[in-house]
Amino acid sequence: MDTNVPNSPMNENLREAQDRFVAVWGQMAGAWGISRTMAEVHALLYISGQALCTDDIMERLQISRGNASMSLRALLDWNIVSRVTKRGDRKEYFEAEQDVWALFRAIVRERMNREVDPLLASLYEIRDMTAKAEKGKGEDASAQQRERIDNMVAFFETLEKLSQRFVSPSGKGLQLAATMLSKFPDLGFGAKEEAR
Amino acid sequence: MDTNVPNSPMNENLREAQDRFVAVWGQMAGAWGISRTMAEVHALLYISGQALCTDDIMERLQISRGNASMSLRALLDWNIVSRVTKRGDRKEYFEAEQDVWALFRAIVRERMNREVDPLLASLYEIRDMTAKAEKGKGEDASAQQRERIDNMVAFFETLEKLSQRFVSPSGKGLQLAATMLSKFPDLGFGAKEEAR
DNA sequence: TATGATTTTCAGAAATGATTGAAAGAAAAA
DNA sequence: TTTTTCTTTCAATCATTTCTGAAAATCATA
Repeated sequence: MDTNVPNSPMNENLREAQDRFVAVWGQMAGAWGISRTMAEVHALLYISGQALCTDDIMERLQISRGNASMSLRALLDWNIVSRVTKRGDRKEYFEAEQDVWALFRAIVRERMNREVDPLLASLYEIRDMTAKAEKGKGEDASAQQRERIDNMVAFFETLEKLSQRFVSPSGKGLQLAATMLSKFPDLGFGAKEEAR
Repeated sequence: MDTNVPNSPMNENLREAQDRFVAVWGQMAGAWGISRTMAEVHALLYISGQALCTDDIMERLQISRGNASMSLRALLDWNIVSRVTKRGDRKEYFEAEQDVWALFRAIVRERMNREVDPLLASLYEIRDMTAKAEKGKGEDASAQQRERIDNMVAFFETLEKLSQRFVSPSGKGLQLAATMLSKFPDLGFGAKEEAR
């Protein structure tokens, strides 16, 4: 049986543009820390602006059912795609978050949890190990090494705190600030030094 | 012949801490968009705080000469490791940037150049393709699609501008702001909403 | 409960990415 | 120039990740 293809005979240019968007977004997959297909599925859902079912996605991206299923599941885990049910239709449909800033807040949140939090935990342990060494011989080397780790720790703690503000409800305040800051280069933060 | 191993008999705890740091940093490689070995080499140079030669690195990380050479070259390209020559010694030595904020400014600069700039260029083209489609039939779908691309473009343009401030000489202003902001949660940017 | 539509799982296949090691290249010293 | 030391390159190999497809599981409905 034929799968539901919304707005079936799509404008040619439009579809070509979508294909390019999917390809380009797929190339960025590495940057978001996800697989290429996962990024492509997300790109398709985002750019089409519609809820699509697994078969739509398989057909459009020419991927297997297994791949589609796993990619969608992963996107749900990342909270950037959500399930949609249509009454009178047993299939599951999927749609992408359409607010770009919300999308990136979700990505930041997820990556902080998955990558930075465990890193910080390890850094604390490593700092302790180094601190222990300070009792024995080679105290100088130890103290210097601990300082280097401290600098790392301080950086990631700042990143952590900043990201918490970014992903929180008030993150929209930070979003506004970012937009203003990018639009008016003369606002605060040492813009004058830059002008020299 | 034996290669130069500075401070030869290193405190055991110290070395173990270094090894863990190298391992942990290597696992983060994906996050910085570089290969595991590259990250490990960088980690070793950073945590040791010394200039090391290729043989030191090969021996400590148990990697081949070719791998060491290519990883070092890539780190030089990223501007986070620099060459050092020692008078009376023919070998090249390498040392890592020790200022953590400078390190991350370099990473941001590099990733913006390699990833975001080409992405934006493609997005402009894709937007044009979509805009062309607006003349023909299905004008609604086209206009909506163009809007979605515009939102993406606006986001990345903001990111671009922000990063330019961050990596510029006055980036240190932004660094200071970030540190302050993380230390005093009640400063600006809608902190009150957050408190509810 | 039995049926049929839909989704998930996972072992093996395919694709991609990283690493080695030996040979060629480069550059200082003899 | 020749020798010696050190560095780079790259085809072949190895390791890891991703993808497929068919079987098993799930789940609504009759």
